Amino acid sequence: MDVQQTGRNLLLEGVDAFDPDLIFDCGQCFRFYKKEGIWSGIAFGKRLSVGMDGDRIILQGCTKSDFDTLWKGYLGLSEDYAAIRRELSALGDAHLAAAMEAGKGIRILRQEPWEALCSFVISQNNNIARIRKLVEAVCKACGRELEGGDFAFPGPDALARLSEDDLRSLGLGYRAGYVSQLSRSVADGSLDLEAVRHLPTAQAIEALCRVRGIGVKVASCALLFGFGKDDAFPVDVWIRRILCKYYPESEGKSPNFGRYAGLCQQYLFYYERWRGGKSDGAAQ
DNA sequence: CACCAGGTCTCAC
DNA sequence: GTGAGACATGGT
Repeated sequence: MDVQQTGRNLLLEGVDAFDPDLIFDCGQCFRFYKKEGIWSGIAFGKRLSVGMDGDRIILQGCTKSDFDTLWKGYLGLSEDYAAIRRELSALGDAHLAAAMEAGKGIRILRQEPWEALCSFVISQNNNIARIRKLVEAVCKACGRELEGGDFAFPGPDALARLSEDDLRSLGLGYRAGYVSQLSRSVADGSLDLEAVRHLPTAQAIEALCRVRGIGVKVASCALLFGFGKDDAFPVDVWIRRILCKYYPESEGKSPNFGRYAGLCQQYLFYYERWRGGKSDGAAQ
């Protein structure tokens, strides 16, 4: 990958298989929006805008140093996806191979653990459009204000200062209690996310599931998208359907996709929805 | 105006 | 251990 600075922008050349439309609109993050062909959103308390010019990636308003320390990892550009795809090809799974080809440009974002965990608690039994709104409402309510009227995702301590009723009035509904309790557990140290990060995936899921409102699916999403647990394999209604349809021999259990199971999950999920011709238009 | 949303909890069988 | 219902709310 070749990185060059041009004014306020960073130009990345020689990156294979990177498609912002697939990356930001496949339900792994909730704070990026597409406007005039450019995906823009907030993470790490900073705004990032991602556009493409042919197969070059344009990062707007991004310094070289922020790229090196934050965005390179965030965007999945520290991983060798070509090598990963080769490894997945070696599984000899024809359906996965087709899904992988269709969703080639997908990357797993490496989001911040707390934000991912909290966001996926909010996501349960909710649609993407509303999840986005609720996350923004939470940020506005107690996130640090940034330049340009943006708000950072609030830390657990800031969220813990709100009452459950405050959260309910933001529209969180019955999830208000979950978010409130979760925030307090993390703020007071009884749930140590850094410790969770060091656990093997199965144990990390167990640890997170002790919190009320966090089940296996939410825990798996948080671990995959926020804790760098590439082998986490979130099973939702879509994946359940896919497993029954294409992997009947595994009888409802997850096939062994190995250490990159989470990426497989994203390929399979995207492929099924894309083929079903169902796009939820969340990208506006 | 119903029905649903990338679930989770609870309480029966 | 498996399986319905309830749960808050707003999008479509």
